[in-house]
Amino acid sequence: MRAENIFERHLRRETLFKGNREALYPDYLPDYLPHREEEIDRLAEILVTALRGEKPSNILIYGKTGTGKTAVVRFVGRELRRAQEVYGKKNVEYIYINCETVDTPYSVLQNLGNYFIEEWDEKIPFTGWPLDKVFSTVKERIDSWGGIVIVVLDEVDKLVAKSGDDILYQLLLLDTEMKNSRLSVIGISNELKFTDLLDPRVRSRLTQEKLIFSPYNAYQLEDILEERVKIAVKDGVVDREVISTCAAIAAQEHGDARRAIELLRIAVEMAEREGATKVEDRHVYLAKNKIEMDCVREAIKTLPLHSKLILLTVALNDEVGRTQLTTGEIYDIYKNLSRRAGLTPLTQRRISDLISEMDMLGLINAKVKSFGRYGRTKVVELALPTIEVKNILFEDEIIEGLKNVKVTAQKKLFF
DNA sequence: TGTCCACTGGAAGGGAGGGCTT
DNA sequence: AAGCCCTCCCTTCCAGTGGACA
Repeated sequence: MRAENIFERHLRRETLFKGNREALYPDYLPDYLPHREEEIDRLAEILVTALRGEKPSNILIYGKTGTGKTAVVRFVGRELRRAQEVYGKKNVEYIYINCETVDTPYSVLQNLGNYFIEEWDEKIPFTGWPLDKVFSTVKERIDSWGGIVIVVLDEVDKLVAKSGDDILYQLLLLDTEMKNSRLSVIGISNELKFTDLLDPRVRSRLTQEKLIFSPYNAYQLEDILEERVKIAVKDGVVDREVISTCAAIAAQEHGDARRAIELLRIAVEMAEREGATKVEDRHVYLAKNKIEMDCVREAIKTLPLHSKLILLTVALNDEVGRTQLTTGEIYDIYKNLSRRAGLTPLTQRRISDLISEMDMLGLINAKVKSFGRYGRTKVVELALPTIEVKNILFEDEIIEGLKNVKVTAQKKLFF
C-alpha cells in the first residue's frame, strides 16, 4: 500500500472558510463598518474641505483599542481617494503613518518625504541626515507638489511619549511655512490623557476638532462579527450563539472589536483542525486560551536578556513560596544570576526600569509600597503561572544554562 | 513631630551602532 | 577616512517620598 503523503489527510479535510478569510484578519477593511456611521460622517464633513482645495482642520481622535478608530480613518481615506477618481482631480494626498513602528521625529519626516518622491529625487535614508535637512527636504517636496496633505498619525500618543511633541510642532510649522501646499494632521490616540503631554500651543492647534470613539457593547460587536462571518465563513458553520459568546467575551475586555474578530477566527480554525463541521462555544473558549498563551509566550520570548533574568529571579522565588519581592531583593539575586551566566549585571536604576516595563507588559505585578522606617520600594510578584514562565524562559539558550539554579527561602542561590 | 530608610523616577550624558557627507 | 547626525541602551547623580518608628 502506498504511504500517504503528509498533506493528504489535511487536504481531504474540508475547510470551514469561504474564499475571503482575510475578513477575519485585523487589517481587513470592510465596505461597511457597523455602528460607526456617525463617526464616518463627522470625519467626512471635516475632510470634505480638502476636496474643495482648502486645508481641513486638524483632528484628534480618541478611543480605546479596537473601537474602530483606525478602520474608520482608513475607510474615509479610501473614500476620499475614490472621490478624487470620480472627479478626476488629484490634489489631496492622504498619508497613513503608524507611530507604533514609525516612532521618531526623523522617521516620521522620512516617511512623509519619501511619499512625495520623483524619480530624479534621492530617497531620504532611514538614518544619517541631520533632522533639519530632512525637514527642509520634506517641505520642499510637498510644497512643489502643491496640494492638500492629510497626515494620519496612528498611535500618536506612543510617538509623543517616546520622542516628545517636537515632531507635532514641526508638522504644524511645515503647514505654515509652505506656499503652495497645506498640511493637516489627524492624530489617533488610545490615551485620553495624552494631550497633557503637549505644549499648549501644539495642543490647541492639533485639537481643532475632536472625535471620541466609545467602546462597542456586546450587541454592536455581534453585528460586526456577523458582517465578517458572512464574508469569510461558510454558511451554517457559525451560529448566532457562537457569535454571542465571542462578543460577550470581547465586551468584557473593554469592547475590543479586534479581539472579538481574532477570537472568532481562531475558534473557526480550531474547529476546522478538529474536523468539526460547526463551531461550538467550546472552540471559542479554546481559542481564548490559545490567544492568551500565545501573547504571553511572544512577550517573554522577545524580552531583552536582562529582563529575562529578572523574570527568572521572580519565578525561582515564587517557586519556593517567596511570592513577593522588593527591588533590592530582586537586584541581589539578579546580580548573582547574571554573573553565573557570564554577564555583567546592569545597575539597579536600570533594573528598576526593566521591572516597570515588565509590569506594563503584564508579566509581573509591581506596586510601589512604603514600609515606613524600612523604606519605600516596589513590591513585585509574578502575574502568571510559574511553570509556564519558566518553560518559556528556558527556551532561551543563555537562560537554559541556568536550569539547575535553585533559590532557597533564605534568598541564597544554589547550583 | 521629626527622622530616616530604601528606594523611585527625572535629568543628563556617554558611547556604541546605524548611516550619511565631504 | 574623518567627521557628522540620530537613536538606543545604559550609567551616574540626585532630589523626592510614604509611612513606621522613636
